[in-house]
Amino acid sequence: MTETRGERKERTRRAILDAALRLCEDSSLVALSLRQVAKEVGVVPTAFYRHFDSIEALGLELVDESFVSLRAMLLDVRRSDPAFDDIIDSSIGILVEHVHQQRAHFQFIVRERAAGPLRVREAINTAIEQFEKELATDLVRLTGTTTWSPQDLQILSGLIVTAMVGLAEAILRTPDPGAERAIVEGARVQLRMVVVGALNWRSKL
Amino acid sequence: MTETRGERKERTRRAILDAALRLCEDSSLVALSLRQVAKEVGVVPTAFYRHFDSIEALGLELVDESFVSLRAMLLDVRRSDPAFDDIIDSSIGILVEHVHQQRAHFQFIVRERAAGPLRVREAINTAIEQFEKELATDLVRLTGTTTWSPQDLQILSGLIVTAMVGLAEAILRTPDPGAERAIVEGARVQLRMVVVGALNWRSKL
DNA sequence: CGTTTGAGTGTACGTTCGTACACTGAAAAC
DNA sequence: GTTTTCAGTGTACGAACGTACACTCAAACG
Repeated sequence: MTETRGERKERTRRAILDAALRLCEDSSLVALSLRQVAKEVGVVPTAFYRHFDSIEALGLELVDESFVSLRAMLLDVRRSDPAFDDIIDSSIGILVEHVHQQRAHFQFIVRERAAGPLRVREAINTAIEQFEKELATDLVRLTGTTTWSPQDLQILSGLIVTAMVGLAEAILRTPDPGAERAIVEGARVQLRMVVVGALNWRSKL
Repeated sequence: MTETRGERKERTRRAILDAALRLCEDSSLVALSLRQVAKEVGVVPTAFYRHFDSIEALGLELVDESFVSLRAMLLDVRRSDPAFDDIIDSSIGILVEHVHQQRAHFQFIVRERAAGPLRVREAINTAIEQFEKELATDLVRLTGTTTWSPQDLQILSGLIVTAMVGLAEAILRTPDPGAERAIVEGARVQLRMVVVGALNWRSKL
């Protein structure tokens, strides 16, 4: 049992982050108290300050952490890169899988994006915008289209991200696996509709 | 100064609803205390119970109220019903106008849908589903399409609603009018892309 | 006109909150 | 081996919380 000082601190820090993520699962960061977190971790309230200045600061950390998950997902999507016409199915499959595996993180992002402390909301929306931009470049790489204006690509990317965030939200609020399957199937169709629209689109240049 | 007993009660009730809507504008229902509301109204805390059993019950009332606004918007959209090809522009224009006029209501719905008390979240999502169904019947009336399966219509409707909710969210978080104009323009393009996709869609029957 | 009703008051309670302050004790630094 | 550092402790505080209970007093009622 040799544990360095830094290791022990890191362990407590992790415990605080995990406890916070768990505790705000059925409310929100703005309704989460420092004392609840401390009690859940099994530590005295004032010890919280050794790790974070405030609940909001803790929230920003959770945002970063959550988007590391998301970035891992995007890597999975890019890595798959299979035949052209079932890229929709595989991408949605990967998203669904990640939502289940990182359920707490996704729920956190979706909830705090709308209801969190100002800084947290801003951080989340900035990250999502970044996502949209990355997807836009992926789209041009994927389709090699030259008839699309950069603006339209960005707009299409936004539409897709919105639909996928909507899918994640729907999954998170649907406990029944059967109903979830229907929702996922619907999202697949939605994406195909969007793709049909995109294929028949001509940007005004 | 003749004010019946019921009128006075209704006035206080309204004051409570308005105060709650105002107070949770930068947090959430789950972080709103009965005492804050009472203080804002200028009434003693226990008086709250004369009107609502709990903050959650008050929230359900606010949901109903907000969706009355939304329904009025849908009526506006249906009433316009102009030439076929700028129905997108007019609908989005109406949405944008309503978001500004009923800013607090829209903000409330968007926030509490993700972060409110369970019952409130359920009420909001049920209402939005209802919305999707109504839009689906409007779509069939509008296009007279017979080559679409009911499921695909519902799915398309869901996509449009998701995009419009996304637009409302984006407007609500964008203070700068110039940036807002760009966002609205993007939403118009998104909707047109979706329509292009829909026009080229054939349901599998 | 006397009685009832009920919106709003006022006090009082136990709990939880954030945070200030002085502390301990083992790992880290010297 | 002595000193320093610092994650975590323990106590203590004023403020805010939900809610119980007894109340007032004007409108509504019979």
